[in-house]
Amino acid sequence: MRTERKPHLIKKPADAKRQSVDESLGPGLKDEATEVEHLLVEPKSEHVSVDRVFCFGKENIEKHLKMEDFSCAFDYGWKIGSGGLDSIHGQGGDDLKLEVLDGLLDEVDEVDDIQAAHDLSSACEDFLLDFEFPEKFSELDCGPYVGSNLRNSSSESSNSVGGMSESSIVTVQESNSKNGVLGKMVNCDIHHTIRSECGCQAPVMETIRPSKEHGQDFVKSDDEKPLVSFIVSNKKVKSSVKVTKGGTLLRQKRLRKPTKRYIEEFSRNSTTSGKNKCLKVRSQEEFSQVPSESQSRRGRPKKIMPKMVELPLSALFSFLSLTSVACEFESDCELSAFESEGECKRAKRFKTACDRRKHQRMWTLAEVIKLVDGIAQYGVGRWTDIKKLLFASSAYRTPVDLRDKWRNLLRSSFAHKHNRKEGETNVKHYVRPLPKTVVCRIRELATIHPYPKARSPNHSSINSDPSSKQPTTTKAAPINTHGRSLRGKKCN
DNA sequence: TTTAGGG
DNA sequence: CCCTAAA
Repeated sequence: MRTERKPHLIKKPADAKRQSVDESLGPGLKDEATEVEHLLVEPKSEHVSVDRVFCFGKENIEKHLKMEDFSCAFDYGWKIGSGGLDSIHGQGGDDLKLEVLDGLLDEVDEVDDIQAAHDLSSACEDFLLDFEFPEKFSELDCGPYVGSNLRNSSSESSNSVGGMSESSIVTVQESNSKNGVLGKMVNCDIHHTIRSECGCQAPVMETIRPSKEHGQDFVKSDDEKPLVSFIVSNKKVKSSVKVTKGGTLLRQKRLRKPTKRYIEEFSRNSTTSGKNKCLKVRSQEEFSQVPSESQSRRGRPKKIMPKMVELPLSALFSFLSLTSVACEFESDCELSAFESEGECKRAKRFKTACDRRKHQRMWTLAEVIKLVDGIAQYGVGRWTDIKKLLFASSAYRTPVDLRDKWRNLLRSSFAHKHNRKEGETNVKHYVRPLPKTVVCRIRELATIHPYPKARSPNHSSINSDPSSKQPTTTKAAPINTHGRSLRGKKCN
């Protein structure tokens, strides 16, 4: 029933533009207006109706809107309050305002959830087309200032990537409104509303919901995306955007929302199932997690980046490195190095191909010491235990990595000893020479826990006393260790 | 699945 | 760091 009436309801405000929906509507419209409000005030229970009222058809919007892009800030919905409709209608018509909506729709379209919007678009088309924003609002942009404010003002998302947070509130203050009647402020709140329609997964639609508290608020909800919380001061926004007379919104810099691929990366890293829902619930925890170690093997330490670029590798490899780095930058910050999704996808393919080999992650001295301690504690060969107990926080260090590192440590350690015997002429060839204390510890452990193959060049201690290792190896099973040693010898 | 060894 | 074989 409500779904039927919505279209009518929506047209009323459209006809009554430049009037306050709350107060200025004609008597005949008032009842319906109140009903609209009622419906809108309870988005959760009535969200279907609300959607039908305020959803935008992408096609329709595109006809009238020219905004190429929309900042990520509005990707997740928006709401205009405190003079919303009034201020919007009170100002001269300006299609620029609609560009904001267009941006929203564009982004939503990327989420592939716009299908239902077409069905409902006709209902609100008139309203939307007549919908006018105040000039000030036309200058709204989510450029770098928005991004910065987003991060700064988001109290709980200081560590979130790109300022993503669950609070999902965008507030745009318009303090310089010309018609001081109503438009003192324009608040854009992003609300995260979970909707369903016809019992199936709800298509993502834009919901504009006037609320009573602050005049009229426009709320756009998005199911699929995490929401953004930030406050944009009008001044900052103005300075970051150029508005031409023709109504073209030029942005000096633009922020991109997390791309699909970005989201997919999260989903892949996340152990939980149900991508979509998890994405919604997923908050800055996971987003903040990504840049660090959740990328596990995919992650390449930033300190290596310049090195990779500088390396005189083949052009292909350089390109791969750059693209890979770029993709990772996309994760770290929202500034994407790619102009288009396709470009990013291409880079992704290269990256995956490049990922065949684990990106080298330099071992820090602390890690080496930790490894040595673990070996001293658990014995050689118990790499899994060492990994679990000492490198639990280092997702990028696998037991095999530990073993390889230990092997290399033994090699370098004895090579070092060898070089020192020869006169230390090649000391400079060691990029990062281990501290003597560590080297000594490695040698001690090498004698205590002989590592078959690695010790072969140092033939002195291989067969010296395999039994001596057992007493010192507290937790390592003697038989096991012995077996490995024998096996290693067998292979030789 | 973990470990050892080779590449 | 990757791959494979062995246990």
